Amino acid sequence: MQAKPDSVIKGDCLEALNTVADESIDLIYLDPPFFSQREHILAKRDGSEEFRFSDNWESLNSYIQFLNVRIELCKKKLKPTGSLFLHCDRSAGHYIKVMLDEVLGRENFQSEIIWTYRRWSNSKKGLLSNHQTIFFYSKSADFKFNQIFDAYSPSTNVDQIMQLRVRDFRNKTVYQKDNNGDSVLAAEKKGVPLGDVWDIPFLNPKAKERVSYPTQKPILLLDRIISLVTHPGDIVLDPFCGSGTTLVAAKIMNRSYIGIDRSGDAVKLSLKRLQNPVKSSSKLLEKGRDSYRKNNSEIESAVKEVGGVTVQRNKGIDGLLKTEVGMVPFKVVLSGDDILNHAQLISKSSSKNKFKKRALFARYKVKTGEVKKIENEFNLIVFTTLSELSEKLRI
Amino acid sequence: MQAKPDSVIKGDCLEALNTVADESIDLIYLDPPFFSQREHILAKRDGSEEFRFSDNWESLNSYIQFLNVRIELCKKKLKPTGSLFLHCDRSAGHYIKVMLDEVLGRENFQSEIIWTYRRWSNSKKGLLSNHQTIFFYSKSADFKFNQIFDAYSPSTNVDQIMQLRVRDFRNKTVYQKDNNGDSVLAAEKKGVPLGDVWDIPFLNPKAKERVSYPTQKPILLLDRIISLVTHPGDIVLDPFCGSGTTLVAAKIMNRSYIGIDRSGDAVKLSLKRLQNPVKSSSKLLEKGRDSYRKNNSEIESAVKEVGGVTVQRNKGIDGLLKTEVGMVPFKVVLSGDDILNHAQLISKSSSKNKFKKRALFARYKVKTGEVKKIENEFNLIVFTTLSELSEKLRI
DNA sequence: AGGGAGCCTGAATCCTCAA
DNA sequence: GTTGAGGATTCAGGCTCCC
Repeated sequence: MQAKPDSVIKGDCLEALNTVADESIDLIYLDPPFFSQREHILAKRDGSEEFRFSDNWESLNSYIQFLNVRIELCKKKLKPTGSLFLHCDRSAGHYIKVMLDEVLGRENFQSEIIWTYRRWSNSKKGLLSNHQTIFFYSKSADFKFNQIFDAYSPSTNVDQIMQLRVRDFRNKTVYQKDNNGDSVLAAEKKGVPLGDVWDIPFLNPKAKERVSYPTQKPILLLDRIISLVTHPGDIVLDPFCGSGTTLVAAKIMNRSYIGIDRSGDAVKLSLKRLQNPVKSSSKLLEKGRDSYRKNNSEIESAVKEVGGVTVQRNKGIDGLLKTEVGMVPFKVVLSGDDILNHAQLISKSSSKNKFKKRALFARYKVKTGEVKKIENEFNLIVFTTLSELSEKLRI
Repeated sequence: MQAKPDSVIKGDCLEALNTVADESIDLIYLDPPFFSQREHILAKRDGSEEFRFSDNWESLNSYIQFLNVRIELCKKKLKPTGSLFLHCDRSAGHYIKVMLDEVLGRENFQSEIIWTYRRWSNSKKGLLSNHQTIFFYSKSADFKFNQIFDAYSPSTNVDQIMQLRVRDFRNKTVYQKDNNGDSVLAAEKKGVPLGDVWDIPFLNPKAKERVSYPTQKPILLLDRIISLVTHPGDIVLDPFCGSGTTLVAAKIMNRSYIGIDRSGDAVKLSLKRLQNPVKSSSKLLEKGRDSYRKNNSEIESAVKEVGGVTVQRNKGIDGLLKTEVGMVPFKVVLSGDDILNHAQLISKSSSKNKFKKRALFARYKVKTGEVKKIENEFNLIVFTTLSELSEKLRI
């Protein structure tokens, strides 16, 4: 029996992979259990349904052995020009890499991709872990690869990227000149080749894309992997397809796909998602994290000067200050700003009366009469120094 | 013989470490050769001198063995509350980690720190590697650790930061309410705990901090490591001290230090740097990479729309376009902008007549008369579509 | 074919010059 | 004199080319 393209198979990939033709796959993406030694459960918001899978193992050895035999099979299924991406984290990543080197060959190791994201912090001793690792191997030196370009760093100057350079008699690099003494310009510039550290937002717990499957990966991540090493019409295989993100991404990008999962629930969910493949978008994904940045450097340094915490996403609040009466939100008023307008903004912000006190941090000398008026009318504190603030708080 | 604090010892650390008292060190930072299988050479700017070290090995096994015996020694020298940081890259990092787990205990592995940076690129098949790895192990569960806080992500909103949260009956997180149904505010917020992906600028080739030693690390990186796990007065040990960056950072932060290196040149250089410890500062370090960013999202999306490359560091140029006559710089004119002013800016940019043609990309309907006038006066092309640009270029 | 020499590149600094 | 815009320069990874 032969696995059809664009299908999702229920079963352990150790058996299911035998139904896939040898040397027929362009990209294999594996997102196996990470050796977290725990059960993963995620319930739908309304509690109606829950998905779970077990990530408990007898030993590290048995886990690596489990992967080993499956990777050997995967290797067989890859075209000579194909690539394999394995997603893991620090739980067992290094042992996996040593095994991959053995099975796929150290010379075929292309990249250690770091997927980094911001997520909710849990205060613990040590560094907050906010990355996972993806190992990128090709089957041979002659693998398919589509160069992707990123923007230049903002600190790069045009002259430098546009002008061709040569070496002078002292072997120093200098700008090339033509016979007239004019600079020689580059014919084409596309940007910087994509690096191996990818800052891609973690799937927000509330994102529409979410289907309540534990360890669901953002489509954007799969998107990038698929476009790096495949062309339209190529076949993508995911032996641990889970909620089917890889398959959905492949379908959206006009690639064929084969998904495999041991769990019947996972297969059902994948098939359901594939009927209506959606890629969620958000301001964060489209415009980038910096589009949320509101404060300019003058405001930020004012916040820092008084030891405050910077707040970006609220029109009325520039920072938070720790005081005797708890955290106090404040807005910075620069010379030239309309102080009345600022008073209104901070008063309206966080409407639900969450804060006992709010403050305006004036960076210039405000007239005493105006201070009094604003403080009364808006129930605010206007301050220019920290001691002034704490004095006014004490009253 | 006993190694004195604040000293630099010439010799292989395998022997030199024996002069260090057992359980006396708070932090060991190791930056050994990475198994790059090549010689690292760097000459001084004036060519007067050169520093080199060899990173050639018989086999991966002999390299790991070399490290193994030295790490065992290091472990002995660490205080029970001490930590060890090992710097490496993907050449052998995964094999090192497996060995470290064995020597220091998997339970004492704290973090895989990713040091990421931007650097020169090179057109190659595959992803541009722009990270190195630092493994962070403690000697015991009871290790010294100073929590460091980062700024909140710009997309974080105040309500999230300030309101306490609890888990509801389904174990989902919800905002905590008091008896009146009002939100309960957090007492103090310092920011997000520092993560394990560190974006720290690579030591720039032009930086004054450079001392012409190959593979020199930025002081800022060591700064962060030292402040994470030591207090003033503690002892920092670097068994592969090279140019002495670790020792300089330790000295600046009032920690004691012991450096070891096989090369007499390295020891001499370290001692010299320690006489006058300097930490370089720059606009990038102080204000951040975004301080170079000039274009807003409206301009950037205009540049993207015509397939251009964004330019940030030039007042007169917003982007570059590939055309039949080579790359053409252009500036975006939004409705409401002063088009004459923009024409002046782009004309003045890159003064030395480097570009054959410059253009203004008008995002609104400019009067035909005004277009003619600007094109003649400033020798510019004004366009609203790509086809208009290429048509005008053909003439 | 194998190894070494040299080429290409852009980040971020230093430096220069103009306002 | 001071500020800041932008032009010039160095470094090292990975490639290409040449013997």
